[in-house]
Amino acid sequence: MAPRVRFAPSPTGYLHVGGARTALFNYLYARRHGGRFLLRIEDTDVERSSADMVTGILDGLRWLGITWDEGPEVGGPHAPYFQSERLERYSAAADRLVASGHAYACYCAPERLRGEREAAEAKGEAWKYDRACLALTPERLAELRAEGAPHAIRFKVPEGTVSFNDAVHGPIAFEGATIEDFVIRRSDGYPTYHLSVVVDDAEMAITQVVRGDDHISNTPKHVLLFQALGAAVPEFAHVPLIVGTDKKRLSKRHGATSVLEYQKAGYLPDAMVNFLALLGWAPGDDREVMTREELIASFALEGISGGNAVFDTAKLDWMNGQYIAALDDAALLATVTPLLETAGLWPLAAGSADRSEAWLLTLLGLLKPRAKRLTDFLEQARPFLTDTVDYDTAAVEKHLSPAHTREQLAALIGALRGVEPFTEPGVEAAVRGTAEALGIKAGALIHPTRVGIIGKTTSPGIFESIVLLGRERTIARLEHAQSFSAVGA
RNA sequence: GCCGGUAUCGUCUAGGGGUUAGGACACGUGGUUCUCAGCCACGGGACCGGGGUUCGAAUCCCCGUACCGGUACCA
Repeated sequence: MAPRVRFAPSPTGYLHVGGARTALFNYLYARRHGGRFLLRIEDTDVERSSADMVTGILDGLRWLGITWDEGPEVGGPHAPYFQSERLERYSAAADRLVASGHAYACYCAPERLRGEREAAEAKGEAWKYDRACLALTPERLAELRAEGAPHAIRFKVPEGTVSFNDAVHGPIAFEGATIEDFVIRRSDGYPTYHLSVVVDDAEMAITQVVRGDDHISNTPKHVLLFQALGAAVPEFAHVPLIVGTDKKRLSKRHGATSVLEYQKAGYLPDAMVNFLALLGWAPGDDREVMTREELIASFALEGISGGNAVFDTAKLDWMNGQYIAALDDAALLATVTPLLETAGLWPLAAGSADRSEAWLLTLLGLLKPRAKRLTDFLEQARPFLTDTVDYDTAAVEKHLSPAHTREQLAALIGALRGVEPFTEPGVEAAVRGTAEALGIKAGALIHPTRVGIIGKTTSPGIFESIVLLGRERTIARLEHAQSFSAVGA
């Protein structure tokens, strides 16, 4: 039987990296085994859920290229895929469980229970629902029912051990005695998470539940529910959490947590996918940079490690740099040009017709090995795409202010005027020749030149940069740069 | 407190009764060089602690410890 897995986010927040990785693992598993990957929106908490969050989650998944076979927008045989549209099913299931003796109505006032719980906690004691309503006499029950008294429905947790074999952790067992009779339907008629997730996983014929580690302790409840409902219990795989450098659950405190923020920050979706896949999972050999196809071909739940994983931005940056370096010309142009356009750096103003797309590609090619994130292109391309140069004060102070730079730059300007054609070898010869004539090292001339035309001390190779900028612009900038030089000497 | 999970370089991990405990990121050094990046080479760096089983334990068992998660009419 082809596996059926699902990602079931609650739209109470954006898609964070932890959720994205859980979705990715489900997706990889489905693709690996020719199964189906469903997306189900768990929006039973109407207060905290919102349509915007649903959109954000869908956009996040789409950006990462994690496509779903059934779910919102694509539909499927088990539609609807929004739990808010499936409420009758949960309610009916709760009724069935009451009828079969697996659950019972609870009329206890939530305030009373909360009070007792807090009192017990204050004394450092464990507290569990006392089953007061299970002890109600039939007469009293009939009375309450006749009054239409509000009530929740609780699952009657049986005695004995509940165990399951987790694909990541191996066998896990819980004693029924440690699990309280949990609510499955609230007094307002809405299901709790436990009920809705099990009813849907059963109805949607989910075969593997791959979800966060934080659900391990809910799992015995779910196993019990599947059994009481007469449904097949799926296999479970609890994947460890992604945490910050302080080992705590990832939160805003640690920086960006939404996958869409990573898009904005200049990360490529394939790099993100590759990085996320390796957080808590390894193929078993030394491969790290892997295509989506390789990821799919190698993925196995058993390869997921048991401990939490620290989200290491430095490695993400490296990974992203790998993917940027691998971009071919067409892809480079297609991914970077829109960013330049948004920043108003491209296309150039009317008077700059000498800068073609081929010219831009040359520039991007020079910048490519220097970029870790797409946003790096923006900053580094700026001096080549704008008419005015932003001069770094410290760089000017160090390389342009000395009195002798004025004459050195003057000499270089003169030499550049004579370069024909204005290509790299010619420019290089001019620069080196000028330095020699001045009796200084090439580097001593190159540094002020770089600051003069770029505005700062770092850039691609100086000869490529000069050629890219063109003779006129280079000379104009060098002339302007002379004004920083102290008069005299 | 109770229940559950986890523990290999700073980080992600491979491995696993006998290995020089492997790789990657980060870090350091050197090389290339006009800077930065890149690239290349080299280097430092780990099996949580204590018992046990065994000829031999990082690996298996037990006990601790630490960390994480759960402990709701949230999901």
